Parts: sequence; C-alpha cells; structure tokens
Amino acid sequence: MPRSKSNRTSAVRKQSGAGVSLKFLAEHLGLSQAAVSFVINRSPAAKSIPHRTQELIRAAARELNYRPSHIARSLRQQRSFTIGVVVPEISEGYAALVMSGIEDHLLQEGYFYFVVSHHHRNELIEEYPLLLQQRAVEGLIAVDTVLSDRVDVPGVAVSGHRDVPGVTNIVLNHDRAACLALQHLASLGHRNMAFIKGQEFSSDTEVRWEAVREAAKKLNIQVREHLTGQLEGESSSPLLGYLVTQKLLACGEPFTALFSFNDISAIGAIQALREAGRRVPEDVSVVGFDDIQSAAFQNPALTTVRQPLRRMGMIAAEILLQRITAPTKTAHPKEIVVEPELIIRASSAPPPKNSNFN
Amino acid sequence: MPRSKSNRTSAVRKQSGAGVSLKFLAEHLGLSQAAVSFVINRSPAAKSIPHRTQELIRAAARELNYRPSHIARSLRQQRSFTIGVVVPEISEGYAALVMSGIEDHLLQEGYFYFVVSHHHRNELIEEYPLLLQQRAVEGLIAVDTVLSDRVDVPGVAVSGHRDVPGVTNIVLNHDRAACLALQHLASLGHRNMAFIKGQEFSSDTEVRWEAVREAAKKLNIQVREHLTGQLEGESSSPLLGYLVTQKLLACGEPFTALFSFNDISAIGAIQALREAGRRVPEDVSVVGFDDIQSAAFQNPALTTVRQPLRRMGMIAAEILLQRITAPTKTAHPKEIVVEPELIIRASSAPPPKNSNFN
DNA sequence: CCAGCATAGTAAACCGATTTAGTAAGATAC
DNA sequence: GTATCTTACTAAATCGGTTTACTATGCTGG
Repeated sequence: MPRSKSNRTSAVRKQSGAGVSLKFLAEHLGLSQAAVSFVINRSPAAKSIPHRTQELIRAAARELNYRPSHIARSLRQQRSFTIGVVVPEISEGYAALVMSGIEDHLLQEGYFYFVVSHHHRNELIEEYPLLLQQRAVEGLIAVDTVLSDRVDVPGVAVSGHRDVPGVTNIVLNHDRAACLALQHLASLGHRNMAFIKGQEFSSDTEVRWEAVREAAKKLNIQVREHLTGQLEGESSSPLLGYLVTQKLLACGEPFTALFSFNDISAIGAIQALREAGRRVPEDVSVVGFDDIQSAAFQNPALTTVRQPLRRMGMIAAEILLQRITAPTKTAHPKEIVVEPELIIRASSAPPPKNSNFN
Repeated sequence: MPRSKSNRTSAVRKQSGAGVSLKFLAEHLGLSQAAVSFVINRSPAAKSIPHRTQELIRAAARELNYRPSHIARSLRQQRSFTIGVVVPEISEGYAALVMSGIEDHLLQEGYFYFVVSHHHRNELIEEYPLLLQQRAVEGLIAVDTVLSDRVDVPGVAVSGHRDVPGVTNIVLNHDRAACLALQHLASLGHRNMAFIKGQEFSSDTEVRWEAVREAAKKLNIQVREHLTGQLEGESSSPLLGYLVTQKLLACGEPFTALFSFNDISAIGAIQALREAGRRVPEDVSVVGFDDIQSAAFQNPALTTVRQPLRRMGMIAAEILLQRITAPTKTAHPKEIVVEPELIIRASSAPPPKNSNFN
C-alpha cells in the first residue's frame, strides 16, 4: 500500500495542470515510477498490482491531471505516431481535399501529422523529407510530388507517378479518365477538340496527356498541335486557363470542344471563351477534371471527370499505416489504382450544326 | 586530437544514413559526445576545441549523414519548435487560406505544426488542444474556433471572438466590412435588401450580423425578418446558400439586393435566383464575403468583401512566436484588427427602375 | 620551481517516460 | 523447517541528445 504524501507543491501543480510528471505523481503517491507507469499503460506487468492500488493511482492521475509526455514516450519507444505530409500548396482545392482524407484516417488511428508545402521549389522538395525524418516521422505521404529515395521511412505518393523504391503510388486510372471524357464529347458529335495540358511540374501532366492521346487515337479524334495548350505558372488560379485559352482562340483554328487539365483552368477557359463571343455550351463544350466543390456551381455547371481525392487521401493513409505496423506482412503494393467518374453537367452539349468542319 | 576508429559497423551505418546517433559519431571519432555536441551546435563551449578537430567532427557528421534526433533534443531542452493548429475543416477555402499564411511564417522560423480539424464536434474541440499539449506544442492557433481555457500554452485565435484569458484574437473589422458592403449597395440605389446570416456555430456569425444591423441603421436601410435567412448545416458547399435563397424567394417579399455571409453561399444564392428567373445583377445584386479564389471567376464575377485571410494567418503565426520567444516583453495584445476591402465586380448593379418599392 | 592560466577536452547529470531484472515479505508445499 | 511460489512492488538501464562541472596537460611569469 503506498504512503500518500500530499504536500504543498502538489497543490500548486494541480492548479496549473501542466508540469505533472510521472516522477511527481509517483512521489505524491509514495510509489515508484515503474508501478505508476504499469498501471497507467495497463501493461501486463500491472497484473501483480492490486486493484485497490490501481484505483488510487488512476484517481491521483485524474486529479492531478497527469498527461504523459508524448516526447519522452516517443524517445523511449522509438515510435512517434507522427507522419509527414508533403504537398505543393495548401491553399488549393486539390491538396486540401486529399489532406482531409489523410487526416480522417490518421487521427482515427491516433497518429498526428506535419504538413509542409514546397511551392515546387526543388531544394525544399529535397530538404523537407529529411527534416521530417529528423523529427522522427514514421512515414511520408507525398501529394503530387516526387519523393526522393534518400529517405528511409515508408512512403506513399498520391499521383506521384515515379517509380521510387519503397514508395507506393496511389494513382487515378488515367486511361479510363481520358476515355470517359473523349467518348462523352465524341458521342455528342464533337470532332474538333482543343486540349489544355497541365504544368510541366505536375506529376499528372505527362501520364494524363499520354492517356488522352491514346484515347483520341482509339476514337479516331485528331489531336492537333495548334489546338493544344499548356498551363504555365505556379499559381492555382483560373487565370492560367484563361490565358491559355486566349492563345488557343488567337491561333484561329476552329474547335467545338475543350478538354482542360483541371476544373480551375476550365473555369478560366470558359471566361475567355465567353469574352471572345463563344457561348458555352452552345458554341463550345468544356470538360474539366477533378470535380472540385465549386465545379457544380459554375454557370454553366461544369461537366468534369471526378477524381475521388478524399478517398485517395484515405487510402494513402491506410496503406501507410499498414506498412508501418506490419512492415513485411504483405509485400507492399507498388501501385493502387482508383477509378474516375464522369460527371455530366451543363457545360457540354452537341456542337452547333453549321460548324461541321472536319 | 581524436583517435579515429573506423570499423565495419560504421561502414554499414553510413549506407543506411539513419540510425547514426551522437554516441556512434563520437565513438567513430574517438571523442566524447559532449565535444561533438558542442561543435555541431556551435555552442560557446566549442571555443576551446581547435579548428582542426572541429573540421574533423563536421566532416564526419556530413559523411555519416548524422542528423540529430529532434525528439531527444526537445526532451532535454523542453522546446519542441512545434505548434498546433485547430481548424473546423481542411477541405474548405477559408481555413486552407489561413493555414497557408500560418505555414509561411512558421516554417521560415524553423517551426513545424500539427493540424487537427474538429468538424464542429464539441468533444473534439475540447480534446484536441489537450492532445496537442501532450505532444508538447509550444502554442496553439485556433481558426474560427473557441479555444478552451484549460490549455496553458499561448494561444492565438483567428476569428475567435471570445474573450478567453491568454488568447490573442485576430479579427476583421466587421463594422467597416458591413459598412462597405451596404454603402455600396445603397449608393447603387438599393433599398430592399435580403440577408443571409452564417451558421450558428461560426464565430463570425454573431459579430458580423450585429455589424450589419448597425450599418443598416446608420444608412437607414430596413432589415426585415422575412428577408433574413440563415445558413444551416456543416457542409461548406454552395448548396446551403442555394437552399436559404429558395426560402427567401418563397416568402414572396420583393428585394433587389442580397448580402450573403460568404462567397460560397453567395454562389449558391445566384444559382437559386437564376433558377427562379431573376437575373444577376440586372434584377438582383449579390454581394459575398471573403473573396475566395473562385469569386473572381464566377459568372457574373462576384462583388465581395475581401478578408485578408492569408495575412491573418501570417499575423497569427507571428504574434504566437513573439509570445513564445518573448513571453513578458510586451503584455500581449488582446486583439488585432485587420481591415476588409470591398471588391466590386459584376454581380452588383443598380436596381431595376420599375421595382421602386420602399 | 611552482602558481596560475589557457587549452582540450571528459564524466556524468538530466529531460520524462518505458521496461527489464530483481527483491522483500508472506503464503504454501512437503 | 525450509524450499518454492506468489504478491507487490523497486532499482536502474535506456532512448539520444544537452549542459554543467570538472580534469589533465602544457605553457608562462615571477
């Protein structure tokens, strides 16, 4: 039975709440730190400690508002229950949606996470994973970012598209995505299509563009150099799509449909089309990509290829935790493919009758 | 001069990179941990160690890819260089923008941060700050969330609006914001205005609504019960604004202008108005709040009151770090007010001539 | 010749937990 | 009566650093 020893100090500590250490609690109870630790953690070693004492310990812990230092615990157990998330940018819809999926799963499992955003600067893309590792993260999730292989914790990439050893990729089925969009436009009767590619630094750009060309070939749709634009610039504003579309219009070649790299740029594109006197969808159909929240509330509502971004985040977190807790159970998958969905709204329609160029 | 001792183990460690501890490095060099620590940290105690040895130490550290464990350091120094950020939701424009401002300043200063989102669930609003404290965060930033006072690290609230001891509030000048919006509409000639209030759980709702009523009184504008709606529901989708606006329209009372709680709901409102056969801005002017990125690319482009959200995040981080590093230097400010800006775009115009009710 | 000082470090405590190995006291077995 | 087994704990090592206090050596000045 412990000798209770409630002195003045304990009263002071109790008020503030913080600063109550295991040592303090143990002294207050007249027990050893080990005994208290066993009970607090319900460790098997606690079986030899009588119920009466266990209750006393728990009561004192509650009363003094004892909260074990996560840091000390991490150091001893070599487990931080923390992971690192690397994104290009926070302020933008894409990463935020993925992050919210990641968070859902992680916090549920008792993990916290650090977020860093690199703004596409190479030295940060290199440095942040190392800094995170120094902070003892148990794994990394990279969103639209290529993880360097100099890191030796498990990694999961959402739309990483690079074959990095030890990294699991969560990717969209881009072939299917391209097919869905082009088939939709083709079945409406469109033959002259314009395209907007993503920025060079985006991991999705190349893969998606390859998929578009494949799909176009299958559907016998021409992909013309002049009607192919590319987003340029870091910002995630519709302005980028607006500018590219102005260029496409300026080249003079006619088109009745536009398939854009993402919703944000599609929104800018619509603006540009409208300013040039083209009605959407009567004169030109526009199809976006992602299905961000505001896509449904554009005027006209945007037809788009939906990426299950939140779910991709959740899957990423799930796979990562699996790999952390059962490292060798299953040889971790190299790639997990999720399926897109075509969301048909009001920005796509049959082409005007009179503009049947071919 | 240290006796070098490069054995087989060191070669193995070098490859993997991780797992190189100070102890290992010191043994490899034939020096004490203390000496190595002094040099690595450029501590004043290193002055008694000759340059030659310092160079040897640094070279070995580089070569073995030594990275000090942040956790061990935190434990000893009682400094985690970590802060906690509490937001209602990540996926939504508001919090994401504030977060990106927070991040900018924090990472620059060598701090990392944990994010948690509580989805307006009270038990999480209570619990997360405690969990964060257990993880030794040195401060908390709460976005649109009331911090409980049971936490004893410095706190900063962005749009907190509650007088919690020890918490600095970063708030918008709502009086000015309301004046800007209503003055704009009044000067266009509007007299019959409808209003959409924010959800009950949002900290801004009450303050902003009070400001609107004040401004309306000053400008001699009636605020009628029937023309006052309120957002309901957790989601941050335009749908909420859409539904409220349908109700406002259903009550039959005429109005020529609508001032909505935020841009997201204003976007939904425009949709509802249009479906009811009201043109924007010819029949009804709509003014939003926040100036989220897509506001400028709505059709029509949205007139709105801009909140400097990114800057509010940066200020929050700055104040917090000040309070952490110089706790008593200046009695920390209770409140910091930032100014709104009226962004006039295409969704507001003079009211139609024939509808001059009063 | 030796006190005193600079030089070049080292030993050990410490941060706050977890965990292994061990101990003292009493009960039971034979 | 003593060997053994529970019961109820405790002491001390450990995680990986930082930091204080101290030591050993060589040189200089008087």
